[in-house]
Amino acid sequence: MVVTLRDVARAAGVSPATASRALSAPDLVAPARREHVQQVARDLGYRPNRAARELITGRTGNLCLVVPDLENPFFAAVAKGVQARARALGFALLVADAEEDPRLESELVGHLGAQVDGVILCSPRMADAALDRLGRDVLDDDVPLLLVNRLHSGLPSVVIDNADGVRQAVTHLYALGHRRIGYAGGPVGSWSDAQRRRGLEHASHGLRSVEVVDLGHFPPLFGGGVAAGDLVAASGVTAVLAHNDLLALGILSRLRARGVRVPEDVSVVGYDDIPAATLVSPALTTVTVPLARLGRAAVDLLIEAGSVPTAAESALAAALTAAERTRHPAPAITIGDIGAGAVPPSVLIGVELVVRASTGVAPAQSSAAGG
Amino acid sequence: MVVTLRDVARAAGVSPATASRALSAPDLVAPARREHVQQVARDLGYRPNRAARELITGRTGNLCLVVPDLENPFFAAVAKGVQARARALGFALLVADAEEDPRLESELVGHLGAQVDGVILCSPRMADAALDRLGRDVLDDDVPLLLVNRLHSGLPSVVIDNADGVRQAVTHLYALGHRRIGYAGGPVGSWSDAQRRRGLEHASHGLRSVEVVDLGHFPPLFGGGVAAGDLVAASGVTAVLAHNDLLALGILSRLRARGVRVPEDVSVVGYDDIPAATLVSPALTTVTVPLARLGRAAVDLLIEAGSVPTAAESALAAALTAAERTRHPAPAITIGDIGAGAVPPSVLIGVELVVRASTGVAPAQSSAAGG
DNA sequence: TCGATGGATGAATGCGATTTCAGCACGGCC
DNA sequence: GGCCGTGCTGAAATCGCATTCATCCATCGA
Repeated sequence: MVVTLRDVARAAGVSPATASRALSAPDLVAPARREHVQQVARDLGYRPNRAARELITGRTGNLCLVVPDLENPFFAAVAKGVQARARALGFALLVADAEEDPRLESELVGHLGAQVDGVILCSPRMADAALDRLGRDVLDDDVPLLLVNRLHSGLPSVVIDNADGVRQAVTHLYALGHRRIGYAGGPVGSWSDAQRRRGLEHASHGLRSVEVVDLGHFPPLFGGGVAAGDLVAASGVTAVLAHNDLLALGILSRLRARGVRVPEDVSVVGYDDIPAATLVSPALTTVTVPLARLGRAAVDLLIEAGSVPTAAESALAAALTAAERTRHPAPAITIGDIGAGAVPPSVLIGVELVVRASTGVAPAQSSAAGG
Repeated sequence: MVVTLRDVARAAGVSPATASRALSAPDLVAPARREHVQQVARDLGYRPNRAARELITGRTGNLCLVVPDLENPFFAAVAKGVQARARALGFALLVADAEEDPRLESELVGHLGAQVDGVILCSPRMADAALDRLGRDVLDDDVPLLLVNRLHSGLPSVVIDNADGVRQAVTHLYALGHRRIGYAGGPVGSWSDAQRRRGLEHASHGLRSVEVVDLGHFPPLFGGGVAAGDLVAASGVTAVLAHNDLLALGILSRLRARGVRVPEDVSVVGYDDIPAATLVSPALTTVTVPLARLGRAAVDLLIEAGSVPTAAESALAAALTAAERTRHPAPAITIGDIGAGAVPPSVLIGVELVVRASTGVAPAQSSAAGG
């Protein structure tokens, strides 16, 4: 029923060894014979058995992506980029949703890591110690692990320039006259949140008489913005920077519900620039992150860092790769050591503030500014 | 370095055969010895080699999901449901993004189908003929193919009750006094669009003096709604039903930009109930589709229809399955033949209209209603 | 007490591809 | 002319596991 390499060999009148070589190491076989075998293979509709190949070569041709929540537009966008690049390079992609659960993350990496050539772990919620363990014990040594949106000593990673993002946002608000600026943070323990807080502090130090009000930690979801919105109203800030867009949208919604006008009374800035940011009114001023590029860069770096041989066995895959590379040339990214003692190569993805309608000049006099 | 079954066998003082049985056919080996082998395997950190197992059993433990666009919240939600159920049943999930390209769809199913135990094809854009070919030529006979959101003779499928959805929507609008109702359709050739048109026609026949105005076909994206919005304004309808929420949101946005008030001047109804539907103002009245359930049902039916033995080899997977089943009991769905000559089992997922702020009573007198 | 029965075990085989290793033919070089 | 390298090819081993088949031993029934 199913045609195997032996069948091809027999039909072509050569040994299985030669047939194998003709297909996967063409220069080892005489041109005429090679062509013939390839033709026969095509005619017979031969499809190499991946399991058999994997058994002996040890490579699966699969990559794996673990995200906290597939439905979150941030991760969906990253996943799309990762998937596209993986396919272009001849890899299939296993996708797993960790449901925001640190333990499930480890478990998934452990399970899936055993059957792939590389793992991309996006925005891991797990603690540093768990991350250490992953690299050391859980994964085979020849399965590279790459982090997205998190920096960890000893692991290659692709991160966005959080500090610069908040700097741009705060500078923008400062220029609009805001002096008391709230920060609605992400979950406790979130690495990117810590990054942004640090960037925020640093940026505000550079600006005269700017006060940053920490509104606390919130789930980075629309629902989290409701609680945050009330705190915004109560805190007397004239502007708020949210950990991400979903949170910002929730704040927007809550403020409107309470009769607080945006941007007349309060300005709101998000982070990520998810599609929904432009769907609301007022459209959200936010820090745009090239998420698809992030995903593509992750795959590229994973392949490179892990020196995973691309499974570009088929001419198709090769062609796709070329096309993909052309359409998406190497992004303008910084490569190198970006702190935290990261020895393996890391890529820093630049971000950009997009000003929309949710930010405006600060109200004339903030009552909370003190008499 | 890596511990194999032989190692376990040697360490436990049994033959590889017994070790194999102790782990994957426990009742064939004496209790004491079984326990011992299992303990040794645990101690040694034995992880069965999937490739070897696959090579001999022919099963991969992987399923595959192909969607037109991972970033589309509709498909993201389905993917999440599929992934969750697949994992609960012990399967890993390969996800592929077909980029709305019918040819790429076929290609992906062909490529990935060779390395999975079953394929779920969601909202295929390809023609019926291509779908036929998939089932016949492209896939191995033992790799079941299941459709989501599309019905096709000879293939099992999970579909949503499109006709009932539009019926509910139209009835709602009728009750609000609307008589001229526009329909902003999905892409040409979209199966679900055809379904909804049919349901629309049928529903409107049952309502006195209702006129349905076909506004044409649009890309089911926010951008498509801009063009559609202008047509809504020009057509003199007092209400519009959009093919999906993204389109509806685009219409909403365009109408606002043109100074048309929603719902005072025009009512808008979406379809799918994506998260963004509640983020906008006015919040979108829409037909809510239980997308995660849709995904779970797809996996269940695929396993069942293809009689794919669940890879619930580990106790963990089994436990997860039980837990998952408990948390998500069998949905209230209709199983059976639902037309189009579908012989394999198909599941029909019920939908429900959720009324929010984008629909209201029809304006007193529509000028387009004629003298 | 002996043969039949059946449960538990081990040796051997095969899944389908890759990859040594050895062999063969040919050509160049001394 | 003989020797050696070079270029191709085929036989066979291998990857790790499941499974068939044969064996063995204990137990039961007569």
